[in-house]
Amino acid sequence: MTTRRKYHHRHLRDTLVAAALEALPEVGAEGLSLRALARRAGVSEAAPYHHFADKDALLAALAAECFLLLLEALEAAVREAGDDQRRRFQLTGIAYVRFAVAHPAHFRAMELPGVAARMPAEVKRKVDAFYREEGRRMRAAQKQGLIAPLPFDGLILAATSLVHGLARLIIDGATPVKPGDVEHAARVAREVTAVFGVGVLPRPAGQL
Amino acid sequence: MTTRRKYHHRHLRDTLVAAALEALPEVGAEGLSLRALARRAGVSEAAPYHHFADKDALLAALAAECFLLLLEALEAAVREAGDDQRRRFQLTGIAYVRFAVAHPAHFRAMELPGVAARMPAEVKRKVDAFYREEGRRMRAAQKQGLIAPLPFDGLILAATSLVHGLARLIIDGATPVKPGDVEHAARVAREVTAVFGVGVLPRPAGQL
DNA sequence: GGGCAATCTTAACAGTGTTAAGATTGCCCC
DNA sequence: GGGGCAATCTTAACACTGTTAAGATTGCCC
Repeated sequence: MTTRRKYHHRHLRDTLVAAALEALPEVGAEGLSLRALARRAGVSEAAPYHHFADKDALLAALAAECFLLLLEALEAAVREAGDDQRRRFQLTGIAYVRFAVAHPAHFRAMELPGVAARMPAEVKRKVDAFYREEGRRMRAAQKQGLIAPLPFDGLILAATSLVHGLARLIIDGATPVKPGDVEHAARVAREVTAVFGVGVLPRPAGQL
Repeated sequence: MTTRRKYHHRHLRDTLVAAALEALPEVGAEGLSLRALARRAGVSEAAPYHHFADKDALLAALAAECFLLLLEALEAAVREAGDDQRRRFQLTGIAYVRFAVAHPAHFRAMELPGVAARMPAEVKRKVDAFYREEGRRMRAAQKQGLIAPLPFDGLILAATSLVHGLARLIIDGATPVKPGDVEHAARVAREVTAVFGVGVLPRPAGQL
């Protein structure tokens, strides 16, 4: 039985988000229920409505938390990668896939309908800051000739699409990678990003 | 009021799937309800259970229909593209993105949890046949030197990931493309697939 | 035509999101 | 410190959902 201490919980909002984050891997993003979360938090089943307008608001808060976790994973990858911008770029992509395969429910929570739209300003700021900094580095590398002189936005969008799509395909089982096999997924991600590096059109022999 | 003719409907199964296909763009994949579909079909709210074990089974049948629609779009693209395998490859990718942006609810219905697993054998066969034929052509083109001599599976997986991820990102609004703007999406898809063609690593000047 | 099995309906249960009304409590201000 | 206000939480209810069991209706085959 969930212990119900005082009439006023005082930290219900955070507790609910924490409960959602905890229950997420167990029941999946679509299996979350406001009432169940309230029970888990030791509170009446209608209590959440004093902190969230509706279920989607709670899901948005949950998704924000997931975005932060993903961002941490990417930042860790970037730190480990060092200053070689090519390596940095590839390892970020691999880390993206790793996160998705290691935490598929978290990943799915971020693509629930209408969740990306109402991302909290603070989270959006952090995410944007990361993208801006990495974008800056990529542009510099491009100027140095380390990256092909392609339209920048298209280049970034292509890279983002690649790892996002790969993550989705692996999670959905449209790939030989078994669910949860992070290391295998990482190897596949390395190969796929390498293909993206050299391109599908043939290069003259012996060149890169 | 929905007209309820006879006690036995006789084509309920197909009617339900058709109703789902029809309601899909209006209410979205997550907004579908078995009871609402039964009402729409002019039948009692428990009738669907004599044709589908549970809601997921209906959703799987719906997803199968969506796979066929997507497949038709890809086949049309392939026919229009002709025999230039590079063009064929790129246009297939663009058609994939077009379909997703034009029918986002259909696209989402295909990635509902646990739906890809129970795809009907006949649909799976058709999809596999398409992939096999296109794979064969790609291998031949690669042997001719029209496609880079990369590990084949990685190459295909990368291309699939690219267009799937791009479609997802556009639908989710993570892109300048406005929802439903198919032509804009197609232009973006052309650019992104072009990036994939030449690769992110620089090539010597004047070469392709 | 009789009987059987498929098909559909009615009725009910448990669970959900959501809202309205009232109880409880922290907290600010006099 | 005490009074009152507003935030917080509870209880109760409504409408909806997926799902199941029991019975009614009908097509169909022998």
